[in-house]
Parts: sequence; C-alpha cells; structure tokens
Amino acid sequence: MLNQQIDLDLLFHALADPARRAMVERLSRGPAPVTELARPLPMSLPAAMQHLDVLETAGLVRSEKIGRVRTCAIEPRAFGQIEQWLAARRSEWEKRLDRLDEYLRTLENERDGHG
Amino acid sequence: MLNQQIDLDLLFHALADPARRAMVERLSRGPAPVTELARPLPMSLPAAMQHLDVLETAGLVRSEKIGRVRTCAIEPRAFGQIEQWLAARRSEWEKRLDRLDEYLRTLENERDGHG
DNA sequence: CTGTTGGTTAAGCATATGCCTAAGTATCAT
DNA sequence: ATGATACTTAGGCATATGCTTAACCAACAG
Repeated sequence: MLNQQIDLDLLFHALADPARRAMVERLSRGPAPVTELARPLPMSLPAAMQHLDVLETAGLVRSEKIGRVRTCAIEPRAFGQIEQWLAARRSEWEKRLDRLDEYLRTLENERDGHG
Repeated sequence: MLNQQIDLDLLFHALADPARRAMVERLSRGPAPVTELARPLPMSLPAAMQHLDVLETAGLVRSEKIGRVRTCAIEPRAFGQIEQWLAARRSEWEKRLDRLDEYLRTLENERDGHG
C-alpha cells in the first residue's frame, strides 16, 4: 500500500504501449510462455522481454521459470489499483455535478415559488 | 471510436505521470485556470503547460480561453475508454477462472461418485 | 500609455526509452 | 556428445521526453 504514487506511475506506464497491452490481453485468456507472448509482436525477442519486464515490475504480470521455459500469468490484483484511482476521480466529479444539479433545481423552485 | 489503439496509448500515457494525475485530481473537483493547475507543481509554467497539452491531446481535459485566462475541465467520457478496456480484460480472466473452477468441481464429483 | 498578469512559443540540453545485433547460458532431445 | 530450444545479458544507437530559460503576445488595471 506504500508509494501508491509510484505504483500508479508504473501501472499506467506499463499499459501505455500496444505491445504490452497485447501481452496483457493474451494473458487474460490464460498463462503463456515468453516465446508465445513475443511471437505476434513486430520486434525481436529481447525487445519483447524488455516489455515483459516492464509489466512484471509494475506487478501486472508474474512469471515462474520451470526448466528452460518461463511461464507468465496476469496478476489480477494489480488492476485494482487503477480501477480504484479511476473510481475515486469519478466519484468526485459525480458528487460535484450532483451538487450543481441540486443547486439548479433550487433556483428553479425559488423562481416557481416567488414568481 | 476509430483508432482505439492510439487512444489507449495516449490515455494511459497521459495518466502515467504524477504531475498530470495531480491536474486530473484537481480538475475532478471542478474547473480551473492553467495557473492554478501549475502552481502546486515543482516545475516551471511552460513545463506544466506541456503536461496539460498531453492531457488535452489524450482527450482527458478540454479547455477554453476567455480573455487572457484559459479555463480547463475534465472530460469524463475519456475515462470510459480506459474503464471499458479494463472491464474487458477482467471479464476474460474471470470467465476463464470460472471454467477452471467448474472443471475442478467436476473432477471432485467424479472422484466422489466412483470412489 | 505603462505595467502587470496569464499564457504561449522557441531553443536547447540531459536523460530515458525502445529497439537492434551479437553472444552467452541452461535445458531438453537424440 | 551434439544440436536445438528458450531464454538472457550486454552493448550500442537513434529518437523521444521532460525539463529549463528567454523572449514574446494579448488583455486588463490604473
């Protein structure tokens, strides 16, 4: 829970790249080895590994190496941080718009009452 | 709706910076002029403007200049794109985990039935 | 008209990012 | 032991990012 600031930096940054989102999309449908994640991407294997590393550092993906193959899986809990931040923003502006709405209704009522 | 790929790149990238998130947090509580958004940030005004530009290009913020003051506001609809993408991922892995769960229950029943 | 406020543009610089190729390691298959 | 597979590490390069300062413009206040 410490350093949410940095966590959000890493999380949003990790998802701000189509190659990394493609990996996340693939992993959402089930675990996969590094090579399978890299295959559809228009880049070398080392480049793909760097993207994978970004995802792991952000905590969006975990991986375990068995024999010579590293199997990757998504870490659903990491997405919670993002959803929480978004929900917090949404609740703030909705509250504000509700207040505005209420205020406008009050004005309208006053007009109706005293007109 | 076109080019969701690029949209998501811009959206996630825009939110991957603490200064920009601070602006979004401020604007969630109501509109504000550029100077007010920049004041709390540990950087020059031009630097802050560049961040603001990133937010506007991503569609997260809109702004209007009246006289010499530019007033900024959040664009709630832009957040929908992100939430939609996250929800799609979540639904994929939840579906998968449900299937796994169901499969494990089947195994258990078979064992109980034939044991 | 003059100064101040609020914003904008431009140029430059230091560091970070995203990719590459080449080479290395460890496992598994024959 | 030999070769193939699945990564992994290292080094390097080209471009992008995130700032800075300096200068500029437009609007409003006195």
